Amino acid sequence: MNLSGELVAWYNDNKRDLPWRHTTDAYIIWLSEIILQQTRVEQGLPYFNRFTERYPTVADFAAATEDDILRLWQGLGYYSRGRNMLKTAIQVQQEFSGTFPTSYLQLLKLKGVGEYTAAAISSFAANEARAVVDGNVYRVLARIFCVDEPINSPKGKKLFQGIADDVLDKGNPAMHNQAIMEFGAMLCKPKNPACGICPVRISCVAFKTNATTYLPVKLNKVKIRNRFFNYMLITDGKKILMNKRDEKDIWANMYDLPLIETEDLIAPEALIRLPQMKVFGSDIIIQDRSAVIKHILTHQHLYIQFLVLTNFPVNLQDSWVLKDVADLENLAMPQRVFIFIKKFFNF
DNA sequence: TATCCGTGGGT
DNA sequence: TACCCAAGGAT
Repeated sequence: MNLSGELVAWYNDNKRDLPWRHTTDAYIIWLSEIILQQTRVEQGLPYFNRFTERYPTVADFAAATEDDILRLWQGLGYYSRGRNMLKTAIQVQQEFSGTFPTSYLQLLKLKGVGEYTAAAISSFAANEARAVVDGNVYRVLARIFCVDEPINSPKGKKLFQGIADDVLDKGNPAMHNQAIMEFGAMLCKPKNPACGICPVRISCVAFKTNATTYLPVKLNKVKIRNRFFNYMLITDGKKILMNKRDEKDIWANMYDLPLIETEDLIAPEALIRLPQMKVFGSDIIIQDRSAVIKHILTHQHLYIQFLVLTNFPVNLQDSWVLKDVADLENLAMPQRVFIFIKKFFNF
């Protein structure tokens, strides 16, 4: 049996029962693929269920607001995925007459759909012969063929796409693609792969040469920036002062609290004497404070502290907005801010 | 082309 | 603890 046949046979015996594997509806598959980008199945699954229930069709999705989508997306991270989905849903209404496209080339025109996602949707929904290359596929192919070209270099990407195209069973692309990804996720894992029960270890060059640990090769560690967020919680119990973030920074278009960012960790007593604090009025009183929380993002380490102030600001900033405490659950917030506010108001 | 974009689980 | 990395894509 060839490689694809071995992987598909393994898949049929070992696959997980996942809801998006029971449909060829391109819209539903698209929903699952975007949610699963850079996301574990266990983390994405409840979001998939919520989105399909709330928005059963792409027309329903297109009728939503960005605030709605971000609120439902809250906690999943990489929020531009959610914002791009709304753009795509509207695009499907306008450019594709409401019918979700299933061809690779059409799918590539959609916001948030790149080569991987276009290959996935076109193969799963229409059995188009396009080979997916995701993190799993890089790892599986790098090991079986013992390829040490870095997977995140332009040369490496082309090389692996070529290998994936060669390995693809053109007569069975949907099953093949599912199989190779599931195989990578469940058996050929990054750490401690289950080589002992691997059906293709006989032909796996990395296994033969004891090189699985070193593959795949990846270059360029990300540089990390430290940032210090000092949030002000100001409320009378019924209303609370919130901040709508802009489009340029992290957590674009989501709600957080009035924020003073500093160059370093700063004690609350020193913080309230900073000139930037004047917007909160004079004679600022700190009613309560949180510990400093470290929140880790891909390229940033955030050190976050919350101060509860009793003062009510005289000059409202443009981005500030007064919200009903009772309505807070409907606002999309970064997870760490949401947790603090939820605990503060005990909802 | 390098950098940016979240969150949570595993080791 | 610190690091890896997970069904990537946009700029």
